[in-house]
Amino acid sequence: MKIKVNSNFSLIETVTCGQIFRFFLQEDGSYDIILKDRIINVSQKGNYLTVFSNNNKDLLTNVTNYFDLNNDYDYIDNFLIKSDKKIEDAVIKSRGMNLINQDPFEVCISYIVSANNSVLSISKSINEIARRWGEKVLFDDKTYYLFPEYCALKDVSIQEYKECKVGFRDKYIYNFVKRVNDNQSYLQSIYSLSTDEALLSLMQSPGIGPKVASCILLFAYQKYDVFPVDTWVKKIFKNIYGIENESNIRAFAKKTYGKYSGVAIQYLFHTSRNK
DNA sequence: CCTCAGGGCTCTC
DNA sequence: GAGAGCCCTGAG
Repeated sequence: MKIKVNSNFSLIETVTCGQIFRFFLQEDGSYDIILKDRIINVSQKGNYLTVFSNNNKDLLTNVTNYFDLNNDYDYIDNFLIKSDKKIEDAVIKSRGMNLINQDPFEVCISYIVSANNSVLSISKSINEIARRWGEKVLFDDKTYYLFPEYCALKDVSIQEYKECKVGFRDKYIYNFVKRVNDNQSYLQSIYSLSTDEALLSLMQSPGIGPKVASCILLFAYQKYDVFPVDTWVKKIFKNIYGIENESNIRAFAKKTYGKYSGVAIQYLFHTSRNK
């Protein structure tokens, strides 16, 4: 299937900028990506994406939503540049990088695993969790595993998570899975909360602090006003703006980038990381 | 063979 | 609000 995209959209930037952990570069330059309920193979030529999948049900809707193709990034980019001259460079360098809309449960577990952890380790752990408890899918002669639904993890023990090399985060995952299974509308209920309410609610789970909660809201719940502050962000703000502590960074971001703080931070982060 | 930090969080003081 | 400890992995 072919999908027309905005001329600025960049598949490579969007896939590789660090927001998703389960994508696989193919020899022809296309990507196999694991979505909630299917595998897609996707490549870009000019203004068109070519997409293959093992599951063609509502494929256009799913892919459009996943890559956030209906959002007006030209508007957001202009908004940010107008708000802050110093971000213009980052906006231009990141142009085409959309925020991917991922499945909330997978994002929650992935970012609990991400705390004080490297991208490679995170990917390995998530892939192992999927291999053990997710649905097996054969796609183009390759074997992939969907990320398991929370109910599939209901009886998994702390020890079994440990075997997935998640280290001290084993009990955090166990606890979160229990929370979600005990209250099956919990993940859905986050959508209707304000950003601050959602942050507080998520942070009630051990292992979810401000950074992890922010990432969850940004990557799974389309709350673009959240602002993850981690060690990288601190370095960036020290270098570009001379702003040092976290509360000063937050105040500046809120005042300057407003409801698009989360997009701004992705751009700044991405640009700095590529250096 | 080490040693160390990595896109944090919890617990304690 | 500052600091130690956490657990695994790859880089040096």
